[in-house]
Formats: sequence, structure tokens, C-alpha cells
Amino acid sequence: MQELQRLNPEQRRAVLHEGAPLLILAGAGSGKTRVITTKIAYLVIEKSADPMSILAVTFTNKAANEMKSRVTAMSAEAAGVMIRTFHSFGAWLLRRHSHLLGIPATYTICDQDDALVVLKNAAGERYEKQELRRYLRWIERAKDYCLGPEDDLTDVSTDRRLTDIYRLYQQRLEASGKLDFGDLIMRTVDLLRRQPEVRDRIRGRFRVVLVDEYQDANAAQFLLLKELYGPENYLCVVGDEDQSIYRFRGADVQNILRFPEAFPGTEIIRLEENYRSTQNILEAATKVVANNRERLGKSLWSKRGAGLSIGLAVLADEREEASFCAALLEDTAPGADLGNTAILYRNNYQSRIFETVFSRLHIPFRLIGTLRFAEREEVKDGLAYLAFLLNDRDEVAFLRIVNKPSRGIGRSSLEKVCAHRTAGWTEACRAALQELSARSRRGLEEFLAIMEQLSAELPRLRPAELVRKMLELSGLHAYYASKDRTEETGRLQNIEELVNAAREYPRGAEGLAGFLESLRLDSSDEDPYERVNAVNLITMHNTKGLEFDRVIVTGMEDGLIPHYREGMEEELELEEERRLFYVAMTRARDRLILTGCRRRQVFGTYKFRSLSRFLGEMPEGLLEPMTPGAAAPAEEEAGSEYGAGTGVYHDRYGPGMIIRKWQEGGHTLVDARFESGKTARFVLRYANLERISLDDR
DNA sequence: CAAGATGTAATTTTT
DNA sequence: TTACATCTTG
Repeated sequence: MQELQRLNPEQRRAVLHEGAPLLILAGAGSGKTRVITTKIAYLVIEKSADPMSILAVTFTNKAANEMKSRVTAMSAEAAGVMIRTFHSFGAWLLRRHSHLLGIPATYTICDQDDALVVLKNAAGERYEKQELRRYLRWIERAKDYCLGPEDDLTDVSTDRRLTDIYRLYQQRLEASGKLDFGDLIMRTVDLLRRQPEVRDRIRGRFRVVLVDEYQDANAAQFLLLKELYGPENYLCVVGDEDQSIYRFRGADVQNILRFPEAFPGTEIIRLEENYRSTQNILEAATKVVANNRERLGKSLWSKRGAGLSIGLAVLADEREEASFCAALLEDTAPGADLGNTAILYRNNYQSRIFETVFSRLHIPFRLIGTLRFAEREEVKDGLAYLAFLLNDRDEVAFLRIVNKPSRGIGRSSLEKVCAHRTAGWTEACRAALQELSARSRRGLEEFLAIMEQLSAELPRLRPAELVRKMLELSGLHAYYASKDRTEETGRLQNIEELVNAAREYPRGAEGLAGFLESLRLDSSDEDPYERVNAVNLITMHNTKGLEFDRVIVTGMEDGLIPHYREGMEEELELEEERRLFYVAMTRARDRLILTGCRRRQVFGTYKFRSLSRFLGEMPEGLLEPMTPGAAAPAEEEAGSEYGAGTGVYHDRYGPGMIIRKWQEGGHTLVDARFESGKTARFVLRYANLERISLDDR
């Protein structure tokens, strides 16, 4: 197999390895995906392994899809290999054994929003939203550790009410015939433990189990691996303890650190040659992460030259930070692909200023990982109709859609329906009908009629047609069409997109359930691998597994990175933040630029900030200060230029023109007329008027 | 019952 | 600054 020749000795050793459990410690950019995919192809081609007997598990769909396409490129036969995320593997197994678990085969999956609704209904009105969120976090955490309500939860929280609330939540969830993300792992473990014959059958089928990004495994996922791994099986996990960044989600570095203890006889192979970054970038990143104690340690090296220095720019505020980045982008060679640059930040909200500044300057950008399709209100509405169609015990779906679009069914009417609640909501509705006012009754009858019609169509229609029908019958299409006219959001487009998304799924309940599952578990509607000439705006977490020619890490300030939050467990959190920064830095191939602000707006007022302590952990000589003035267009001292006739842009008023300028009380004042027809007077220094050319509208 | 108005609170990271 | 929750009005 010629791919083997292209590997370095350690990579080859990892591919050829068999027998004992294998832990591959793969540094950033060391070609770990290549090793896994080649290993799969090697097993199929050279060792004549049955593709069906191989299971490869990842954490994100992004990674799973990437792996799938690379594997099939090497061997068409290997298309039969099962490559899934942990969650989707659990979902698959649970669906096939739903009869053993007392859950419907067409169960739907709760996302966090849905789970919060379930919890709210379960716990009653007496809790505030924030409290409920806290409890939900604890419940999720418990599930990360495979702990049920009856288990000792003191490691999760010592709150006395947690056990009760957790139990109520779980009952309510099960009564609704739904599973949450945690269930997908926890109940799979449960299934394999309680049904030894299922476990043995699975062990018999998947003789080879490969796990990517193992450093992000949580306790439940570890336990799942334990169940999958029998005496006849081969287990290989790949990971990098320095890139473990999902502690908040229950990921535990100890999982990878202690893998050799948990699986006796484990052999370790280190991949330390980095193929991605220049020496400078690598050295800086390595020096920073070396401050961590919780690591096995490896020494990354690269054959690439020293390369460019690492740029450091300190800007006045986040607005200047964004313009600085914009100037860098505008400086790039004509024809160069903006898609080769990524702008990274710690918190999602930091993207906002980049969006505004870039839009104004007509710099194309795309937000990666944020606007999740399935989490939009209008999409959730549509999905709720479909979920309810599959399972009329689904309380979350029912409450969402019974009166959306409005059918005149208000709170009091709903309470009457709830009083009749039995197993299914259809029944409860029918039972409550005669107690309702004429108006509410008509509305509810209409709702029931809609669902009945759709139910009749369910076995006959393919999901795409069914979705179309649902949008019409439910009135959602009309509802969002009229809304869209006034609000000009793309909501109508989004729900129509639902029709397209449903194509390719087989007809009937199973097909529909499969469609809903993929939407829930595969939220990546923006494909970072797709070539687009637009700069990438992305959180540090979301960059895992990605790489870019040029990376700008923004917000290099104490409090942002490392992120501060009260009550945090100092040392552990700090090491996690350091790993996150390490991940961010090692995404860069050729050029790494760090930016921070002297002050930043917090809740509308400016706060002074100090630079990130991580900057001090980098070798002195590698950092090269960049002067904002050189790259950013001069704005401050341009006061003298804002004469009458100057085109300006104001945040509130939009584009306009200066019509008069004069001095008064030591300040320069201007009057401006805007396109809206309004005029306004500003103190030039404070007004944040941006210059634009007049034909630039 | 629903849309508008007004007041108050708050920003990690994601399958 | 904005998001969201509660109150008020049509």
C-alpha cells in the first residue's frame, strides 16, 4: 500500500500496530487523522478486515465527515466502516434496541433548550430560569459521569434538592419519550451492562474500535469504551492531553493520562513531528503549554524554518481591534484567499464587533459554528411539528406548537388540557375539548385536524414532501411569510430550507426520525473545509482540528483568556485555559498574530484591562510588536478633515454627509445630514463618525 | 389573547 | 449595549 511509504516511522508503526491496546499521543499538526484513516484503509486492504467490523468514533460530525471522505478516498470498500460521533453511535444503538429499553424506536433527541423546558415543567413554577439552568448543568454533569438520580451526586453538587429535581426531570423526560444528549451515552452504557448478550454481539461485530480526540472523552464515554472492549477486541485511541478543552462538558484529562492503567498492557506511540506550523509558532506554543503540570509531555518539532515572527498588537479598544484586523485583511495580496485567515476569540459575543466593522467595510466573512440551523426559532417550530407527529407524548413539542401560529388557545385553556394529560396529548386534547370556550375549542380542533391529516400522510410521503405539507397545513409558512415581510430576517428561507434538508431520507416514521436525529446531532451547517473567499470568525473551541495559513487570536486580555469566572477552581481552570490558548496558536501554519485591547466595553461601559498573563509565558524574542497606525487607517487625528461634504457613517443614523463644521468650547462640532433625512449635531471627538466615500453606499 | 412598552439583569466554551 | 421578563394596552 503506497500510503504507508509516505508516513514517518512513528506514524507507520502506529498504523501497523496490532494486539495490545494502543494509545497514540499525537501532538498538534502531527498528522493524526492521516494515521487513523490510513490505519483503517490498511486493515481493510492489507489485512482483509471486514469493513463492518471496524468502528471509528470521533467527537464532532465535522471530524467524522472528514474521516469518512478520506477513508473512502483510499478504499471504496472501506465505505462500510462505521464512522460516527460518540453520540450518534449511542443514538444508533439505542434505536435498534429501543424495545429493550421501553422507549419508542422513533424517539427524538432533546437539545439544551428542550431539556430546560422539560426541567421547567418537571420542577414547577417556583424556580427561576437561572436556577433551572444551574440544575440542568448539574444534571448534565451527572450524566457525563454516568450517574443517575439514585446515585451519590455529591461530586457534582452538594445541593440537597438536586436528587429530587433530577428524578423529576428524568421521569418527565421519559414520559415524553425523549432522550437528551447525556442519555445517548449513559443509556447506551446501561444497555450494554444490563444485556450481556447485546454487549457480546456488539463486541463480536466491532473487532476494531478507534477513537479520535480521546482527550475530550468524559467518564461516561470511558465507561462505554470499557463495555465495547472485550478480550477479542483491538482498541486504539488517539489524543493529545495538551488539547483537552472540554472540561466544562465533563471531559477529564485524567482519562487520557490514565488510559494505560485502565487498559493494562497499553502501548504508547508518540507522534512528535509537526507538519503544520513554522518553528517560531511551534516554539511559542510549546513554551506556553509547558507551564502545565497535568500532562504526559512530548516534544514537538518541525522541519519547517523559523518563519515569520509572532505579531503582537495592543489596541485601544475592541473597535480598533476590529479595524486593525480589517486593515490586515485589506493588506493581503490581491487575489489572495481570505478563507486562509481565521480570527479567533474566546467568547461568542466577541464576534459581534467584527461582524459590524467587516460588514461596513464590505469584507466578506463567515461565522463558523454559531448560527446553528436547528436552534433557530422557526426551525425548531417546524421540527416540533414533526417530532409530535412521531410521538404525541412529546410534551416539549406539544407546548411549542399547539398555539403556534396563534389559534386562540391561551394559558387557561392549556391548563384544562394539562389536567387531562394521560399518555398522549392527542387524547388529553380530545378529553378537554368540551370544557373550552368556543374560540379555544375551534382552535384546538383545528390543531388536532392538522395533526391527523399529517399522520395519515406520514407512511405515504417522503420526509421532504411531508415537511412541505406540514409547513402549509400548520400555517407556519404563512406565519413566517408575513413576519418576514416586516422584519426582513431570513426566517421564511430557513423553514423552506427544512424541505431541502429532508431530502434523501426514506419515507415513513423511521426516515423522519433519522432526519430529525441528524439535524439534532449534526449542527455544522457551515463547513469549514469548504473553500470560500471569506475570513473565518470562530471561537477557539470551534477551531479544534482545523488549520489556517494565518491566525489572529484576539482579546489577549486577562479575564478573557484566561477566562475568569467567580468560584472557579483556580489551577485546573487555568491549565484548561492555557490548553485552549495552545490549541488556538497551533492552528496557524505560517503567521500568528495576537491582539489585545487596553480597554473594552463591558455592558456598555468601558473597562480598563491588562494583557493576558499567557503573553508573559512566551519567549521574549519571538514576539514582534505591530504598530496599529501602520496597518489601521488613521482616524484620530483626522479631525481637521471632517469638513463639509465629507461622507460619514454613524452607528445609529447610518450613512450621511457633513454639512457644517465649527469650533465651540474647545471642541470641534459638526452637523450631519443622513440618508434617512435626519440631521444631527455631534462633538467630533466623541461621535465615532466613520469616514466613508459618498459613492460607497 | 397578543402585540407593544417598560424596566431590569447580565456574557464561556458544545455534543 | 442588549436580551429578556414582566406589565399594559388594544
